[in-house]
Amino acid sequence: MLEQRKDHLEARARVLKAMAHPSRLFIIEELDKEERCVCDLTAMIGADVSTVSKHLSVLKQAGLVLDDKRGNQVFYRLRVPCILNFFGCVESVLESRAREHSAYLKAVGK
Amino acid sequence: MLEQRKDHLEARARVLKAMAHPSRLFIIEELDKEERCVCDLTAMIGADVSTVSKHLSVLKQAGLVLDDKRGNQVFYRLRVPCILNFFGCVESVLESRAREHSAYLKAVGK
DNA sequence: TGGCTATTTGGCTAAATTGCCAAGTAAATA
DNA sequence: TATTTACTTGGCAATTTAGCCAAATAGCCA
Repeated sequence: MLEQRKDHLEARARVLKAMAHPSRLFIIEELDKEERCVCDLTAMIGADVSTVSKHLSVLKQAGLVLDDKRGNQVFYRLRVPCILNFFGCVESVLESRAREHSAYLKAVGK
Repeated sequence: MLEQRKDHLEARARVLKAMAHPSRLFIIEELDKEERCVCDLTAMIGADVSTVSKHLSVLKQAGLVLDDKRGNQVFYRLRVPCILNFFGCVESVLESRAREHSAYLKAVGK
């Protein structure tokens, strides 16, 4: 595999990896609606603040969100607005699986 | 967070996680061009066959690929054709980061 | 049948991830 | 200044992941 292609694949993989966690997907969906401070997100997710803060730093590190400190709160927002359209395909994977699974159940007679 | 929403986020996260590895992204790109047997992919990636086989089983488990045994070879293909368009957004994240980084370097005078 | 070739699986170790608590920093307010 | 609120960071234990080798399975062919 060419070195350049490898670098590119690694860059893409890092972005996907940053998104590949339920709480981080939740954050992305919420930030798509409006910017939020850490405290809001923490309340919605229901985990420790430190945990949410670390999730946010993963997203920031990957270039998915931007932060903005105002007073003693830190507000996060999406850096790239397209992220949610992005999920059309993930959905079709899930639907394809669901269809196949129910066809299977039918075939087995359940 | 509602239980149903949580389940949905977990399902999406599983798909993304399966994609979030350079070798697996490589496999997805190659399978988008044409179906391939494990031996082809192994030669292209340059890792142990067992490693490639495990990557393929991750993709299969996530519902991203289908396998088809013919003779003593197993051919894999994408289950969902949209996966590559899917990357438009990942690219824009990467480009956004690159732009910002070079603006930073310019500001610092490098 | 015996020996190839292709693939998967088990087992192991090293490394990364997750989540909590505790401690530290920074801004607002009493 | 002392306290409170908001957030980040360090550190730890439990879990998961990645990659290799070795062994097992399955299909082909001499």
